[in-house]
Amino acid sequence: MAAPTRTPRSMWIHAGLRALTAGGPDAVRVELLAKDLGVTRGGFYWHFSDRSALLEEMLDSWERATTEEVIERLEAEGGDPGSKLRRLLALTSSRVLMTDLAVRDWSRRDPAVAERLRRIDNRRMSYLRSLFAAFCQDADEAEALCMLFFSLLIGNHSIAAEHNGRSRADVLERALTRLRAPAT
Amino acid sequence: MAAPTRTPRSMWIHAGLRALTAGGPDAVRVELLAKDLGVTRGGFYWHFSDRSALLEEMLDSWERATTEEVIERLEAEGGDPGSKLRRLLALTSSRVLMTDLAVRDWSRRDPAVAERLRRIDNRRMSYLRSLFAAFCQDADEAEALCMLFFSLLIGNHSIAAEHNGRSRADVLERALTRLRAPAT
Amino acid sequence: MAAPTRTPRSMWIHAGLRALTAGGPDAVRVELLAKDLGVTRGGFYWHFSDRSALLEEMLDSWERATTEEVIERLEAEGGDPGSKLRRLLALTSSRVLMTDLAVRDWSRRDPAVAERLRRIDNRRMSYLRSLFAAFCQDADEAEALCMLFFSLLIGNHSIAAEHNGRSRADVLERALTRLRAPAT
Amino acid sequence: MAAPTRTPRSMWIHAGLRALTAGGPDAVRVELLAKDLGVTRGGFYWHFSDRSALLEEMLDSWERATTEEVIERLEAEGGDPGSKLRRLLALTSSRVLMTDLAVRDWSRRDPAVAERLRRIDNRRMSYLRSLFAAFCQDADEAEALCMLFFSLLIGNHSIAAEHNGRSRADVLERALTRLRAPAT
DNA sequence: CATGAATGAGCCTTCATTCAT
DNA sequence: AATGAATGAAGGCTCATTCAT
Repeated sequence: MAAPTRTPRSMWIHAGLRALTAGGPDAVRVELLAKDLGVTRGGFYWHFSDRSALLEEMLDSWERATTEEVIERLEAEGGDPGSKLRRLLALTSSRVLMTDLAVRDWSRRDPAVAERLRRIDNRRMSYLRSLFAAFCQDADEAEALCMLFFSLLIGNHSIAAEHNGRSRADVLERALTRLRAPAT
Repeated sequence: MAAPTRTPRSMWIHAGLRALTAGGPDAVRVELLAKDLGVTRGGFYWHFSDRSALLEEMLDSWERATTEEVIERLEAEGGDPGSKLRRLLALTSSRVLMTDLAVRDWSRRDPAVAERLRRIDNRRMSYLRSLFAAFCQDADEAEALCMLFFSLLIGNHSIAAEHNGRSRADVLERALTRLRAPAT
Repeated sequence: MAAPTRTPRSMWIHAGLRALTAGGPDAVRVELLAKDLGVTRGGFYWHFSDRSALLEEMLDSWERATTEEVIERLEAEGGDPGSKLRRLLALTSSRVLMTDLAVRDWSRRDPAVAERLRRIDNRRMSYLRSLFAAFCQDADEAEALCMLFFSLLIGNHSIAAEHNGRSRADVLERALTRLRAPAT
Repeated sequence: MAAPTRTPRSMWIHAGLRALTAGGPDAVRVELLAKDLGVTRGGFYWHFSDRSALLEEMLDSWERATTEEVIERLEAEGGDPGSKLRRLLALTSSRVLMTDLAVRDWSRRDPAVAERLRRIDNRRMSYLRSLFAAFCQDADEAEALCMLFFSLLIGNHSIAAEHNGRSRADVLERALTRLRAPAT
């Protein structure tokens, strides 16, 4: 019977994602993660062949968590497409989306990451299409709405502007309503 | 007679912004900039006390270029608010917006940068408000439209999804039309 | 390879000698040996207190194998001194001599190894004297011949030069003949 | 006017060759050389792109020193072929030959080094041929003598045996005489 | 202004060793 | 006997920074 893993792979991966979210890929440093986990950096190499192997697994882990899991959770809670969209927008506040933005930025500098992101964004866009189909028969119009909604998801955490006394939540709510309204 | 500056401040700043755009703040390395400019590091320290001073001036430079200059250019070319919005969206393809995204990402990790971004995003949002006033009397609704438009600007360069055979430009055009249409 | 014992100890030692032959003492790494043997490092420390203990035993093992065993084998096959010398020269092609060269090199850096080598070289030289006695009455002359022959053994595997179209084997044969010829 | 190089390339190269001679290629460590030279290891990278670049230049330097220079020195001092051979044998005591042996050992583990050694050994063997031509008309016999002499050069520093009370120098002298004697 | 040279901190990786199981 | 896991000491390399010229 082997000794129980004191610091299993998953802990390194989660610490890595935390660091990625906080400081981008360059901040994912074996040394810092080790300090964060309260172990020595040498132990890292028992679990991973090298830093890039961790990065790879971080992306795998994030890819799983960010698509299937989000969609499943949303679908499990049920409701009409409108409330699903609203809940999706609210989910933005979770750590998951901050990681999402970090990966998105990373993808601008690393073709392999860009390829993963393309795959995942396509899956998400496809899910959005299925939701917007409820409000919009015209496929071209629906595509525009998906793009607007997806952009709003990202913009919400990227735009630092205030809204002349309005709360961000109110503005978002109004924007969402606008997207769900039938075109003139 | 003073010898003409072989590598003036501005060249370092521009090289720095180029590096920032391409690889984020961590990629702004004195050594690489020097190599990029074909000089040695030494000169850098004549202009700047240290790396963080460059970073600061890069932000100053970007702040000037990204608000006043963009708005002035847009206004100089004239046209109605609708065509201005369309031209603004098209401007997205320029290097300026890639830098914008890089700064936006940076702001997530650095409070000082976040503060600058807030200032600038507020100025932009204010400009957008002035444009959307033409389509929309309701201030709350206009704010939502501004947020949607601003998000679209960012989403366009952040979202990797394809559009089921449609071009991104077509989807953007349709989205813009939707935003300019009167609410039902 | 004579394997009187199949104990794991000897397997570590042989793997160590293989590594020594291939890459010198620095290449004798517990980790690599374990990988080579398909086991984990842990077992190593059951057999040996540490790396230097293995190095020590490797030398013991090599010392046994390289003197007694070589001489016994040569004597067992019989023949006159001349053919023994020729067979000794041919034996050069075996792994044994490559290990010999590795130890010889090692001895230049480690006084303890140098001391072992001195002991062994003396035993070999003594054996050579007994063979050359057949061709040469003069003890001084015989000593020179022994030195020349021993050097040839080493030079054969150390000298990288070609021979103007002649084969190395032919050159060695001629050299050996020269050594066996009576002095003028 | 630039600052004078405090630790020029050549100092690193010589320190490297010293380390190589003393401990083989693995002992050529940037850190140790820096300590040896009384500077910090960072400075090394001003002169060399990396450790392997140093290794390469060490070999270049050694290659120059060990062939042309040795031969030129020998020829400059003049004398008949016999005395040149004797001086060559004596030259063995210099640091140069210890480095030579280290490179020879290294060449067994590194094909690129092996290729260099082949080139150099061929040049040396060719020089030896020109000397032995004085004692020996028969080219085949001369080749054997060259091989014996070259081996003696190496064996002298590789063989640890004693000579039953005789000095190594006496044995070498006798061996050399034997090689210069006409064949029976 | 700018170069050549060097310092030192920080990070990645390897490896001997230890320890609990 | 041996494994899984971890420690800690090297050592390689990069890079911000400094300094003399």
